[in-house]
Amino acid sequence: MDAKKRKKLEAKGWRVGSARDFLNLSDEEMALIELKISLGDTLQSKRKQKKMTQLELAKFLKSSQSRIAKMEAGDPSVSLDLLVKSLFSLGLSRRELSKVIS
Amino acid sequence: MDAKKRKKLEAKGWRVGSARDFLNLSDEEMALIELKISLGDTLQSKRKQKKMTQLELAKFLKSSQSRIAKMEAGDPSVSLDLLVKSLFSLGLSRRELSKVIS
DNA sequence: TTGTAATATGTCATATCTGACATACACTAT
DNA sequence: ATAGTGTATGTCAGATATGACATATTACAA
Repeated sequence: MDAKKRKKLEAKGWRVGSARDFLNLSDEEMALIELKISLGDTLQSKRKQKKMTQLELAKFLKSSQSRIAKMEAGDPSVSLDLLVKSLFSLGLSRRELSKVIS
Repeated sequence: MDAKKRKKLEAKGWRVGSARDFLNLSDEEMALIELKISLGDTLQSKRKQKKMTQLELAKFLKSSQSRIAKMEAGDPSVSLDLLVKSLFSLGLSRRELSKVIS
């Protein structure tokens, strides 16, 4: 996780669950957020590997450029479902997904 | 995946995405569904391992018995987010999650 | 500089998921 | 049988995620 991502994490959005205070997240909330960030990073590298722009990927996935950007940035508004479905659509196998997670 | 789960899959709900026809699912839709079923199975075995009822688990997770049942059954209305968050709350590590997925 | 392509950010109506509830079903034990 | 306990299923109002759009920011040419 690079500095930019970390900053986003700290900055806004992710004040989830019952703990209202700044960065006062439970372990499982933290784990879920970090998981999403990993998947977002993977999505980005897969996209670049295929030399696609966010707009092109958006059309391919029948989504929108802004949502791709949010996925890659680890935005709190994106679901695991969308991330995983997108990775599968890009051809990631279940085993590869598992490697990303571990 | 046992027969009951498979039946549920075929029976109702999962007619997702652009393909309207019965069981006419794309590869990535299929992969996502099977992933959710695996996670649901894992949730159930973890719960039983802890000798909890669905109601007890529901209270622990601040959810409801019916939603636990749906998670374990692979109901199309449950998100990956909820499944993964629940598994993390039950103490599953990221590495263990990765093993379940692979 | 100016232009322009790529990416980031904010907002919103609609779609989907959520906990809660009611109720049905399955299985024991009495 | 019937009472009790656990699980499944259906529904719904409220909560959250979605694609779409507008606009901002960045990066890099000409």
